[in-house]
Amino acid sequence: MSILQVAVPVPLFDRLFDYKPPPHTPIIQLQPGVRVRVPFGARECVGVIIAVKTHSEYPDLKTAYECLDAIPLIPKYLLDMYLWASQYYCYPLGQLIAATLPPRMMAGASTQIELPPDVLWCLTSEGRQQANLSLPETQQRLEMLLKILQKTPIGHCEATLALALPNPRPTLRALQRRGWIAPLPTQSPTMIQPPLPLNSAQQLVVTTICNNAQQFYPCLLDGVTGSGKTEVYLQLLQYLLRDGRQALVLVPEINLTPQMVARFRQRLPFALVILHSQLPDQTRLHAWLAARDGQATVVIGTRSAVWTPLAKPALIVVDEEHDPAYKQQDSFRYSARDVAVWRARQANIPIILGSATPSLDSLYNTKQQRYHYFHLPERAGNALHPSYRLIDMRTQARRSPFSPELQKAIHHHLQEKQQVLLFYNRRGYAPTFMCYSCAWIADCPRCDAHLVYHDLMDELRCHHCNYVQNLPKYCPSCQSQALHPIGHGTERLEEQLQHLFPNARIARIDSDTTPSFHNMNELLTQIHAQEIDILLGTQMLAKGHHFPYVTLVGIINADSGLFSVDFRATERMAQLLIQVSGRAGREALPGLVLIQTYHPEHPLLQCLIREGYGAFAESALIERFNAELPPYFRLVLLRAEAKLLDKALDFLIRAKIIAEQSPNFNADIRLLGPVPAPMMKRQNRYRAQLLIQTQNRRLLPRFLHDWLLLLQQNQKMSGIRWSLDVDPLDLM
DNA sequence: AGCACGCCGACT
DNA sequence: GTCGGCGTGCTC
Repeated sequence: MSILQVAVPVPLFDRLFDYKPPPHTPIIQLQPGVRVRVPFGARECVGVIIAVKTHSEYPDLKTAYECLDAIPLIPKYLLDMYLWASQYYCYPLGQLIAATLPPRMMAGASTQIELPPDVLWCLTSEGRQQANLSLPETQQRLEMLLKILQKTPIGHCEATLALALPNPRPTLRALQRRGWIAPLPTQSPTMIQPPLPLNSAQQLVVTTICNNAQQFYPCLLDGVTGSGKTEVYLQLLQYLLRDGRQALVLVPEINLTPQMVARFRQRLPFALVILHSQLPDQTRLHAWLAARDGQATVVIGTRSAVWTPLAKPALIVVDEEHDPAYKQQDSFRYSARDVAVWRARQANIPIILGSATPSLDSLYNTKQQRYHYFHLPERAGNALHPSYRLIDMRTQARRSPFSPELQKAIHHHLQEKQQVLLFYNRRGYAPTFMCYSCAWIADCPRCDAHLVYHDLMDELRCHHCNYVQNLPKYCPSCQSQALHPIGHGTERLEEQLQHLFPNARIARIDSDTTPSFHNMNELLTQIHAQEIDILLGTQMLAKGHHFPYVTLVGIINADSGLFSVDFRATERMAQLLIQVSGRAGREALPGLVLIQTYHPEHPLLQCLIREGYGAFAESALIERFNAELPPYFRLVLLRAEAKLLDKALDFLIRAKIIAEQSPNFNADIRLLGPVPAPMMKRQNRYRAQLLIQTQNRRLLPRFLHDWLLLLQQNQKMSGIRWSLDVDPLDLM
C-alpha cells in the first residue's frame, strides 16, 4: 500500500501531510507533482504530492478524494526548485507552490486545455483605412484596438492587447469578422530583420557563452544603455534556441515587456509568450503550460516568471539585474534574480545578468570569480558621455527648487528645441500639510507618517496605507484657517515649472498621472513626436525608456539617498542617477546632467560623477565590508507586528532566547535587536524586528530551519504576525 | 490560513 | 435563556 506525502497550502513550515491514495487509482498516477483533492480538518483543499512512501508514522490516515492530474503537473526539476526555495527562504512549501503556480491551479483548474496558437494580429488594408476614421460611440472598443494595431508594424498578440484593453478576444473576433484585422500565424522569414553587426566586445560575449552553452555559466554583462546588451541577447538566442530549446528572459517591470517583446518579435522566428501577474488567469495558465511543454520557445516575463517550467532550457537572461523589483517584498519574499541563478545551475546552462549599473552583490560575485564578467564599452559613433555638474544649493539666494543655473539651462535647451527631463522622487503636491498658527501637522492616523497633500484631488493621502481624507478648511487643533502645504512634490514642481516656463509643454510622469501601461505608451508616443518639452517625474522615468531628444537632465534633489537609514540607499541613488542620466544625449546630441545637492562635497557623490559608477561601486563595497553588511555578510530579518509594540517586542525577545538555546546556534551568528522598525506604526500595527547577521553563510540553513520549528511550536502568543526575510533588501 | 470549539456579555 | 465576540488549538 502506498502512502501519499502531500504539501497543503497552510502556513506550517516543514510539514507535509500523509494520505491514503484515492480509491481505484492506478499506481502510475501516484507520482510526485500530481495535484490531489484532500480532506483537511473540517475543509477540503488541493495539495501536491511531494513523495510516495510505503508507510506512515501517523496512525489514522484519511483518504485523498481524487488525483487531479494524469501526469504530474509539476515536473521533477520544478519540484526540486520548490523544495530548495522553501528551505532557503524558510517559507512553507504548500504556500510557496500556491503562490508561484498560475492562480487557478490550486483551485483545481483543469489543464486539459486546447492551447491557442500564438498568433499576432495585424491590420488588413481595409483595417488600415478604417483606423483613420472614427467609429460610433458604441464601438469604442473596436476603435481602440484599431488605433493600437495601427501603431505597430508587426502586430500584437492577444496577451499584449489585453494589457491595454481587458478581455480583447470578443473585440478581436468582431474585427476579424469585418475583415479589418487578420492573424499572422507564424512569422514569415521575410518579416524577420537581419542581425546587426556586433562590435568586438559584443562578439566576445556571444562567442564565449556559445562555447560554454552546455554548462552552468553565470555572467555579469556590464554595459551602459545603448551599448547593445539586447543585441547580445538576441544573437545568443538565435544561436542557442535550436532543436526545441528554450529561453527565459526576465525584465523588472510590466511596462518594459511590450518593448522587449516588440524587439524580439522583429528578430526571432520563435513562439514567444509573455508572463506576468497582471495577465488574465486563463492566459497565464496557457503560457505556463506552453512553456512547460516546449511549445513556447521564449518566455519573457517579470519576477514571477522565474517559476515557469521549461521543457528544454538553454539560456536565462535577467535584464537590469540591479532592479529592486526583482525582490518580492511581501508574503513570499524571494529574489527572482537569485532564484534564476540557482535555476541556471540546476539546469546546467548559462545565465546573463545584464545592467548598466550592476548591483554590488553581483559585482562582488564577479570579484569572487563566481560570475564571469563582460564589459560592453559604449558603441563607437553613439552619444558622448553626458557631462555632470553639481549645483550647490547652499549658495542659492532664493529658496526655489529650481536653481538659477538649472533654470538657465532649461531655458537654453528649450530654445534649441530640445527636450528636458527633470527627476524628483516624491509624488503629490507637498509632503507636509501644516497649520501656521499652532504648528499642527496632518498625520496619518494609522501610520507614523505625515499625510501628503494632493492638490489634484484636493485631499490628504498616506503613501504607506492609502488612507485618504478631505482637505480640512480649519485646523482641527486650533480652528485657524492658516493651513499651508510645506515642501515639494511633483505636482507642485509642475505648477512652479509651468509658471517659470509658460510656453513649455510639460508632462508629469508618476504613478498618479501614469498608473497604467496604456497611459505610459500614449505618453511615450507624444514624447517621441516632440509634442512634449519638459518631462517631470519620479523613478518611473529612470526605467528602460529611450528619450532620444532629451539633452538636459536635472536631478532636483540628490540628497535623499545620501543619509538614509537604509543601507542600500546610496547604491540605489547612484543607480538611479546613472539610469536617469542614461536617458539623455543619445543620437549624437551631447547630454548635460545637472545635480542639485546640499552636500556637493559628499565623497560618494564626488566619486560617482568624477570617476563613474565602477569607482563608486568599489568604494561603496569597502563601506559595506567595514559596516559588516551584504554582500560580505548575510542578513536575515525576523519581523513581527502586533496591535501593541510591547507584544511584538516580547515575541522577538522570546525568539532570541529560543535561538540562543538552539543546538545549531553558534558564536558566528549574531542576533541584533530586537528594535522597533524605522516606521514603527504602519496600518495601525506596531512593527519590530530582530536582525540575524553572519559571515559564514553555511551556518544559516540549519540554524534557521531548527529555529523556525521551535518558533512554530512556541507560538502561544496570539495577535502577532511574524515573518522571516532572508536577504532583505532594506531594514525598513 | 481556515475552521471548530469554548467560554463570557447584551438581546428577543 | 441564546446569539455571537474572538482567544486557543488542530489540521494526515
